[in-house]
Amino acid sequence: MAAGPSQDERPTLEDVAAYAGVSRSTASRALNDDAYVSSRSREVVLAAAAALGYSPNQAARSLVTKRTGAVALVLSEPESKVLDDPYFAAIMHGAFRELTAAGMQMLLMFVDTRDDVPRTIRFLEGGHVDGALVVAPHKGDPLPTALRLLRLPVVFGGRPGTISRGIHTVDFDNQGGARMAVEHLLGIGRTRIATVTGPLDHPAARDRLTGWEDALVAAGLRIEAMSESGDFTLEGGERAMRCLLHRAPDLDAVFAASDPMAAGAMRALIAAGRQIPQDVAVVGFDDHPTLAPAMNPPLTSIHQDPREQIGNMVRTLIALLAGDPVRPGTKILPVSIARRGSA
Amino acid sequence: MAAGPSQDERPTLEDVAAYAGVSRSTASRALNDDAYVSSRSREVVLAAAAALGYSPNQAARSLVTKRTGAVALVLSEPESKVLDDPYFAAIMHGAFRELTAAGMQMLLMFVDTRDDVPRTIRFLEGGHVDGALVVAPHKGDPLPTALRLLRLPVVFGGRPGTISRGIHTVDFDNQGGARMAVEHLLGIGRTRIATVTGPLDHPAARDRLTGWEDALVAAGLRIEAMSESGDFTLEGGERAMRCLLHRAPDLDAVFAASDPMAAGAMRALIAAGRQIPQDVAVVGFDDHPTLAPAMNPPLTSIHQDPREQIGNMVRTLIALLAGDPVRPGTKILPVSIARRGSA
DNA sequence: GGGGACTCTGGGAGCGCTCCCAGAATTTGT
DNA sequence: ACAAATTCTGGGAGCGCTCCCAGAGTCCCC
Repeated sequence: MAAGPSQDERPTLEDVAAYAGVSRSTASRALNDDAYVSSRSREVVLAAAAALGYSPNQAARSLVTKRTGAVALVLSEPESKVLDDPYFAAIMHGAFRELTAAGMQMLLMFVDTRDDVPRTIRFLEGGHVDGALVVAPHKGDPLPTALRLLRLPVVFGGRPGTISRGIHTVDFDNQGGARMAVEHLLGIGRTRIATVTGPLDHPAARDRLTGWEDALVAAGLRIEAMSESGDFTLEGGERAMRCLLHRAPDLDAVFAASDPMAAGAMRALIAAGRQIPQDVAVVGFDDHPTLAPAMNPPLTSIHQDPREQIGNMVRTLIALLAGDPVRPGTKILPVSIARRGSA
Repeated sequence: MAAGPSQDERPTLEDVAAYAGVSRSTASRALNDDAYVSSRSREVVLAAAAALGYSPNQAARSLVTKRTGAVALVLSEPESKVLDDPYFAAIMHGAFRELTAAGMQMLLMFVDTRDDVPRTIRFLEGGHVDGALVVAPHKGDPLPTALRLLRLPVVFGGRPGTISRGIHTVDFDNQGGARMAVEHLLGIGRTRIATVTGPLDHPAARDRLTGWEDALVAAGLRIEAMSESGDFTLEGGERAMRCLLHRAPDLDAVFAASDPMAAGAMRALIAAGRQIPQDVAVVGFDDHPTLAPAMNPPLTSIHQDPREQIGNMVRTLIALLAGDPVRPGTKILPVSIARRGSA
């Protein structure tokens, strides 16, 4: 009751080697399809591994390779945001798919408040993961700065508001998207186009405001008193829309920098007796997959593909991990417009 | 240039011990606050660890303890579902919080199609995690059956349609919630209450249908020709509602087994010229945080708290991991009704 | 005061793997 | 034909940690 791969224990490399009649070294080489293994040995080892149901012990492997085979996906946004916005679900899902295809595991971490930062940093520098994907840091988020000090490969999603030199970033063309929204509204004959902005400490919100401004200025139209800040929420959008209606009762279109804010704006417009889109046309941003089509009328919105973003991020990180020299910088992804009934 | 914790490398336990002037064993004991360490040694070791910025090598630790300190969260639902439904985001977030508090890491895995099952099983039995939380398996999902063969502690969220003997499950009171919805509609004087069901291979959808039936039968009201299957989507709900209006034009209320279906139903009702809630009252299920309040009128819906569910699941898993004898079975969590304008 | 308990410590072994190195087997070149 | 390269193999070391064990020190109670 002593020899052989015992019944209850998981077989080790040594067991596989013994079963195959080769040494541990040869078995290891065969399994990692390293150079210098005879095809006969390789075959016999692979057969042994299959017969015993062998799967390598990841802990033992990392101990010597100093690689964990895992990557952290860090979502740095307040809880409410992460929960409501399907963007994050799409990011998680896409990251999982891409990482799995590359044979890596995905560890998920949320950073809701500043209090979570030290713990996250400690974990990240604890050597549990080979690299990190960090999504949506807003201005003043201490995470990017702290991460720069770590010697851990990191790729950011969404331009961090703070320093951005020497870091890898994949972002959407927020400014271009906002311009696209305004140009669409101009195209359907609107000339008094207001905007409900996101919180302006958020780089994306800022860029969307800039895009709106640029397009209106280029068209020679008025921007004064035509913008009001929401906070990316329905209630914020509703409140902002009421302000705008008060300040500019003659407005004939509104660009909301997020879909929930667009929904709030629509509510305020209906309450004020305006018809959508006849009296006031509405365009949102993000193309919220559940919300935008469910609105009445369905919401026209700027569409961005989170999968493309996370795919780019993962590929960049994997290149970094492989030691390929990747030039730091920001990659900007294009957006499109999803036309529905509201504009 | 040889001795001491070298500048670039991460310090090891040996380094900490040397710095503190104790043995590796004592350092280990102090750090794991094990029994039998003098308070002086503990202090000096902790100080050394802090000074050197020591953090233990998880791989080395797992190698000997045969524990990884990580748990897999497995979401077994088709991609579209996971992406649109904030329920899953809440589950992930809640799981992360609870696991972090227990000092564990969370590995996230998605199982979209049957093809993903073997890979998932292989991973789970590969010893990468200490246990698994598996959410929302539907009837015929091969995952639960396959997992039973593994000697890996698993806790399910949402009753799997297949065998449920000997497994740990935490579910919501779907039947009770549906009953609650119907009773609310009865309470506001409705008597011809239709339902739009989810796909009936889904245990939750089935339970919600049963609850609706029970409540109507108990009230002595008609159920014939008053139910129609959607598929948990907006379009399905819209189509089902049109059928119901055709079959039972005199209906005065509808209970939809999900919020997107409720949104679809509302669209069909408005298209048919019915006023909500005057002509037809609408109740949804899930209390979708973005969708329900954004509807016009805002949607009354059955509320369930995903955090409570995942919290229960994590606590059960941790007890299992600790070797506490937990009786297998299903824990049913209560739901409530969120009253808004639609009913 | 002496024996039996506790409290604390350090060294050794070993978890399962990969890498290095020396040597055996095989091929190639002249 | 023999030397030199090349292919392949097995053993040893060691990654950083925890656990076991033996032993030293300390306390207490009869």
